[in-house]
Amino acid sequence: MKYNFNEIEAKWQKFWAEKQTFKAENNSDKPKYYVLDMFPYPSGAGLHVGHPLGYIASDIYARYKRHKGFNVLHPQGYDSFGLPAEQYAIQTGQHPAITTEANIKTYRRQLDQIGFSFDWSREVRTSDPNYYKWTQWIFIQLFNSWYNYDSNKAEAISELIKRFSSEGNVKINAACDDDVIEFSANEWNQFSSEEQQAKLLQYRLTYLAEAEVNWCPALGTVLANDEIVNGVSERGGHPVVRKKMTQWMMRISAYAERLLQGLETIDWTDALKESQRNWIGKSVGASVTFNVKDHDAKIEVFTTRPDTIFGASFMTLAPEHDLVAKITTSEQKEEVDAYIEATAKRSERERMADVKTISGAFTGAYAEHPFTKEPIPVWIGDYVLAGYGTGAVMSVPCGDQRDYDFAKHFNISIPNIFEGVDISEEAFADKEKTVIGNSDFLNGLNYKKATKRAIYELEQLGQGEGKTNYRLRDAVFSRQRYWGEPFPVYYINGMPQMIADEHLPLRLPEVEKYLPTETGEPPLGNATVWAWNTETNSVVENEEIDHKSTFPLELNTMPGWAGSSQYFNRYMDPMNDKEIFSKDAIDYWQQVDLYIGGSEHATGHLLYARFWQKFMFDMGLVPVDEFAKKLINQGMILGTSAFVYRIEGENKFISKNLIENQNVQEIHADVSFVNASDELDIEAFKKWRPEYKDAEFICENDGTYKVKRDVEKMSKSKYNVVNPDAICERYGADSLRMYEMFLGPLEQYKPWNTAGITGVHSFLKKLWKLYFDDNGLKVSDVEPTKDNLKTLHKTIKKVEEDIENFSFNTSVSTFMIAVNELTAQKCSSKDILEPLAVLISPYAPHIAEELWEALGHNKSISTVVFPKFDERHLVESSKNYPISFNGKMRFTIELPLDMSKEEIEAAVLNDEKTKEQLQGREPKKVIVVPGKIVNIVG
RNA sequence: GCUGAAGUGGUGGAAUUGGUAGACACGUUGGACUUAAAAUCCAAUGGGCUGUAAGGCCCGUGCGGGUUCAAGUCCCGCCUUCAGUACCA
Repeated sequence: MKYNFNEIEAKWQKFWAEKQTFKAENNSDKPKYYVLDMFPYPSGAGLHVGHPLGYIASDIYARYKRHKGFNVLHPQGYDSFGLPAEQYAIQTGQHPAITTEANIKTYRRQLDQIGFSFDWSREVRTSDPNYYKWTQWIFIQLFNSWYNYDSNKAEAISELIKRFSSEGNVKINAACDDDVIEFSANEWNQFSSEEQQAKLLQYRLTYLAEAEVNWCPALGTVLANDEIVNGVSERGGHPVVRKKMTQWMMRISAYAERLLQGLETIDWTDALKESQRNWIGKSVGASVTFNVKDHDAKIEVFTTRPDTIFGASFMTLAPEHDLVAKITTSEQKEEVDAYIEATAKRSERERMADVKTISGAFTGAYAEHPFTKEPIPVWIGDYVLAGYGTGAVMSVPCGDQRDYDFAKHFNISIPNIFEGVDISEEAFADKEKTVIGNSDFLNGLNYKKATKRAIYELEQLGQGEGKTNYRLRDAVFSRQRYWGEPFPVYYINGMPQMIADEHLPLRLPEVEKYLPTETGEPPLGNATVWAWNTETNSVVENEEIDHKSTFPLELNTMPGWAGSSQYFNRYMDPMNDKEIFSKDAIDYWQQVDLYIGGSEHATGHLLYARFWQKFMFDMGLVPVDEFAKKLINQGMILGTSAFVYRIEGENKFISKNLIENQNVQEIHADVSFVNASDELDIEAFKKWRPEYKDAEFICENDGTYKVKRDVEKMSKSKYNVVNPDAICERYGADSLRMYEMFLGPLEQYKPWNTAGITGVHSFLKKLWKLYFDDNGLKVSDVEPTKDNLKTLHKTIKKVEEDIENFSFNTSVSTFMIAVNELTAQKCSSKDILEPLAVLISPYAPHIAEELWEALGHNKSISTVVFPKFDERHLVESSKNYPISFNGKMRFTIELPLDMSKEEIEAAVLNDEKTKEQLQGREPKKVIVVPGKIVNIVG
């Protein structure tokens, strides 16, 4: 019997689908385990071999956990809102829902073909109104909440209103806008409804703000910081400019400290935690207020080094700082204005790229040192960023290299306030070695003590306090797009109102054009009617708008990360249309036990999702405040691109090794035209594009045209994409699965090389031959031999360890060794081959099912208990001890296992081989490392 | 610059966590089968030296030191690559 993988795989995929083999129940006597993949965006290009890597790993783990007796939740869905479908709609007029649906079909077919054990009955799609209803619902909950720093959690806005009307806002310790104005209870009660709403907006966890945002004119939308790479948009590479717009914001900064602390409690990689820490950017220090001489203005700065305050010899404000215009003297006005204009002209990108040029201008104003009362000149400089801290710094040139460079450049004095440190060449910034001098009451103190004392003294003066600053900014939540979740928001007199829960979802309207309107409004402005009737509680259906009860709806939509910030919980109870999920479901599944996905989401999705989870924890909706206990970042499978060389200006291509000093242009050739020896199929290449039809080829001496190979990201535009469909067709899904694991460690980036797949493919054929010969099944009831048992148990041990450690690559090797050994042992024992099929089933589930069925079982192998490792089968009666002389390995001798150290020593010295080596010399010392090695020192 | 990860044959990568480096696979070479190809099977395959042969010896895990009977693995100092991040006060 032949290993007919195409037939076998189709058969079992059908079986699993029909029998719903992998459907998870929300209650079970078994312990639960939740394995999650980052759900894909269904792009038009379909899957390439790089995409399923993480899914295969998680599938192996999920299947393994089922074998280990767990009730496993392993769902899959689609992050189906997104820009590409919308871009396509703009170009073709095709509704994004239609292209999305078609793409999902392709994805599903491709995923099914690989044999994943997903519970498809729980599928979610972010663009499905039954799903985004709950995304909108969470938005409303955020709107109805504020963050109380005293209780350190989100609380209902109704409580805040109560407190405002009884005590005003003075005592409220909340996460709120910077420009909140104090009011009393009396004042609050006298505010108009609109005024009250405006005040409340400054406290809500999602709020409207006039924010400076990253505007991408080409895409017609706002981008988040993590959607911009090197000053251009991540998608499409279009330029991005700063622009002020009214936007919905998420007050994620309220959770900065908890997001930071929470990292300690979760099993994520250090690299990923580190990048979240950097993103949150906590710095501990002090805020210090400097009075401006002969002026009533005060300059507030943030510093991490209050201990160096006596070293401050000037101050620097960001050119955009509000005080600049107020304090600049008339003599300096011209210079300052010129400088501000010059910096404003420079783009953000230029400013970042050009960090070496020192520039600035003196305002003519002087601040007063809080302790010495000495005048300190106030400068402006573009090395101070308006967006961080207060946009102003106290410059301590002896302790900060940037201040030092600035001072040197403008000839400002550099007082030394460190004991025993030379600052003639550069600033001294080593906190640990700091001893303060020339600093009045701080003299002789180290960094820690001086910092504490300085803050204390500043507090006494009322000119400062200890403060912690975070880099994490509130996230812009509005996108000027069509293909996203509509906000459940309408406006009365410019004030946002939430649509009541029971009227959700607010569905996306039909529009004629997917571009922004001519008046510059988002695409939803193109809907014939987009307004809310507060009497019927529905979207207005005809154009006759009654202005008493109909109100304009929000035109923006939500960003891509909205839908992905709650999907992992929704999988627990995806059909529920009464609640986001039932309490029973969330209490049972708790949180994701294992999450596998790419590291590119480190500061986007993975941070926002943690934020929403913490918020939902505060609301009492979820039992744990971290959504994923363990997270693994799978690496990327890269493509091996092929390049041909065209001679500049001619339609002639020259082979790789023949190029000498000619000017050539590298052109991507489709990798399917190139064989394993890097030779180009010239005819196929000529047919590829009309312009190559008559091209000439200058070949090597052997008549072949050689291409250059290079490893790059797999992408359609690089013509290096390998399609999993073709691999499954030719080698089968089990080969694909095993090969992807075999390529290397899961976390690593590695190039795809189709040639290597024959290794695992022939392994599967060998495995098959262990069970079948030309006459059919050859498995029998014979007693297994000692060797058979040893091979089996060695394999059980290794494979189990490998899966627990996520080193799937090495267990593929282990299987290969096992099959080779069993083949050599001519093993046909059922007692060996039955457990072997179970061992391999997480990796190659189709062939395992087929073998299992052939062995006479009528149930799926997927829930059969994982074979138990029995150490007795590995124990031997004797052991080879390596013997070394002076650390150099010489030979081994065989000794019984149960000898003591002394007995081993005696036995080694009596051994013939040892005597031969010693040649009559007396050994100085014999070292026995139990179970490992014997060393003789001569 | 900072943070994180990593440097092992022609290639992808193993190495029981300090114990005979290079498992397993690809590729290459030779052979068997075949009219031929594919498929399959067998053998060799880190470098160098030596022996008619079985074999023996030396060098080898980015570089330089160190600890140890013993180092790919631990310590110190460098170099290189990849990724993230950056005038963050």
